[in-house]
Parts: sequence; structure tokens; C-alpha cells
Amino acid sequence: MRLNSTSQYAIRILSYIARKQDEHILSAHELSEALNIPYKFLTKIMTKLVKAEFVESVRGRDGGFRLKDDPEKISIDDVLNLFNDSIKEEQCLLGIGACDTHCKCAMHDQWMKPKLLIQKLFRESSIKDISKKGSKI
Amino acid sequence: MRLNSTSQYAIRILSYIARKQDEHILSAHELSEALNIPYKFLTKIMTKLVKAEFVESVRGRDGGFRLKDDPEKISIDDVLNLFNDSIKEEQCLLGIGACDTHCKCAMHDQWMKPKLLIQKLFRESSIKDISKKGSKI
DNA sequence: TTTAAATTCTACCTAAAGGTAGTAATTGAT
DNA sequence: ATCAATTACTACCTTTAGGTAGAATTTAAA
Ligand code: SF4
Ligand code: SF4
Repeated sequence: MRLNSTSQYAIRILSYIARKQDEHILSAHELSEALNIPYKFLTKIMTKLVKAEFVESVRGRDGGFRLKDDPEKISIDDVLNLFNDSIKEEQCLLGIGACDTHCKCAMHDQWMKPKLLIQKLFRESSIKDISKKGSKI
Repeated sequence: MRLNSTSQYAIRILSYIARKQDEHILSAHELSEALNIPYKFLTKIMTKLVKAEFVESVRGRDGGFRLKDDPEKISIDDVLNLFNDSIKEEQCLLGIGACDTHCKCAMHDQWMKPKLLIQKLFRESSIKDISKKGSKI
């Protein structure tokens, strides 16, 4: 019952870039060290973020990464979707799925509340929100 | 962001046994077919449930499984704990952990609400609750 | 006492997540 | 032109979750 590591890394990466990119462009080495993410694994995530057009890369010496869009335009849910890790409408607690109002497990209704809260949290939080000064990434 | 298959299976198994055990003892074959869980995988889960003393087994011909305790005494959280799948106090959204009130990510406070709701749901729901007639398992 | 239906044990297999290694390509600075 | 710092690409490795196979053990009934 947790986000997978790759999604967690991706959110922290984007958030860190958002916070620092006005000072200087961010290299994979800096990101790896600052965020304590294995370098080789980080570069793998970066190429996914580049292909998904969340960030754009500058190759060659003095290269690095910067956000392609404004950080308030990227929601957490957008990022999670890239890694198949968001909470979908049909998300089921017991893995049966496709139940309806007449036939459902006893936990279904209680499961809706936290589920909707999490969906809302992911959809309404942007990378800008979580990159605010003073907050941990 | 979901329960692992093994936990889901275990909850459904216990719930099914709770509902049917007054009629007859439940064999692995019946459970496997009724719940659509691969037979060999189910028997593996059953031995864990036996060792954890959620169910007791009757070996040999006409054997099977029955609950060891009253179904209202087994909470969903108890079951999830057996499979390292419950939501812990320190459960973190971004995987950084060990943050405090002064230093936390921007999502921490919003994450508390759904997290507490889910904890409550798991702790206050028993196998009896979810095995009620008319509800899917 | 044999048989068949059941659980239990040990060992293995497969797929996915998480992570690593090495090399090629790009590019600014010297 | 060369070099060093950088991203991009391809391929592999390790761990964990999920699942399978087969034989051993137990027991009620014929
Ligand atoms: S009723 Fe229960 S089993 Fe059915 S879809 Fe909802 S959570 Fe899943
Ligand atoms: S503040 Fe954020 S990163 Fe820190 S423990 Fe809470 S959820 Fe995790």
C-alpha cells in the first residue's frame, strides 16, 4: 500500500528541478547526490521524463535538465500516470472489481472515502505546490 | 497503490470460510474454485494462515480448514500484517520518511487524512463484517 | 489393509520492480 | 582538433511477488 519507488523518485526529481532551475541547470550528478537516488537509475528515469515531455534535456558539456512546462501545470497524478501508479476510478480494494451498487463487498463504501481523497490529493497537487521553499523533497 | 494479491486473496479466503463453515468444512479445492485462486498458490497461503493461527486445518480425507477464532476477532489489519501489507504509522508518501512537524513535504498533512481513514478502515473491519450475507467476497 | 481424498513440505519457475555496467553520441571550452 | 563533461542507448543483473510441480503425510471409509 504505497507508491512505487520510481514514482516517488520522479516526484522528488521534478520538485527539486522546479525549485532550483532558476539558479542553474540541473545535471544528473547533482540530482543523484542531492536526492540520494542511484545515479544510473536516475538517468533511466530522466530519459522517461524527457520522452514524456515533463522535462527537456541539454546534451553535452554543461548540459542537464530543466522543466519543459510551468511546474504548476504538472500534477502529481500526471507523473503517477507515467509510471502506472495512479489511483483509477475502478481501483478495487479486494481485487474482484466490476462490482455494482447491488453487489459489492462490505468494505466498498468505506473504501470510497480514502480513495477519493487520495485521487483528489494527486490531481490537485502540482509540482509547484510540493516544491515550495521550506518543504522537504 | 494497492493491496498485494496475496493479502487480497487471504481476506477473501477468510471471509468465505467464515460464511460457509457452519455448513461444512472447507477444502482447498472448494476454496480454489469458489474464489478463483490458483490451487497451488492457495494451499501455500493456507499454510501461512494455519501457522499464524487464523485457521486450523483438519488433515486427511474429509479434511479442510475452519477458523480458529470467531470471525469478529480477526481484523483486516491482522491479516495484512501477516503479509507485511498494512499501513504503518510512519508510512510515508514520498519515501523520505523521518520528517517532523518543522520539516515536511508539502503533501504530508493532506496525506494524513486518507492514511488515517485507511488505517481506521483496516483496524475496525473484521472478517465477520466483510463476510456478511449478500456482500461479494 | 488398501485406497482415495485431503493437507504439508521442499523445491523450483516466471514476471515485474529495482538497479547496474559499459559504451555511444553530443557539445562547450581549451 | 582534442578533451572532458554531459545525456542517450543497449543490455544485463538482483530481488521480490506471484505461481507451479511433485512427492510425503495423514486419515476416514470401503
Ligand atoms: S465492492 Fe469490494 S470487491 Fe467489489 S469493486 Fe468494490 S472494493 Fe472491489
Ligand atoms: S513530510 Fe512527506 S516525505 Fe516527509 S514523512 Fe511526511 S509524507 Fe514522507
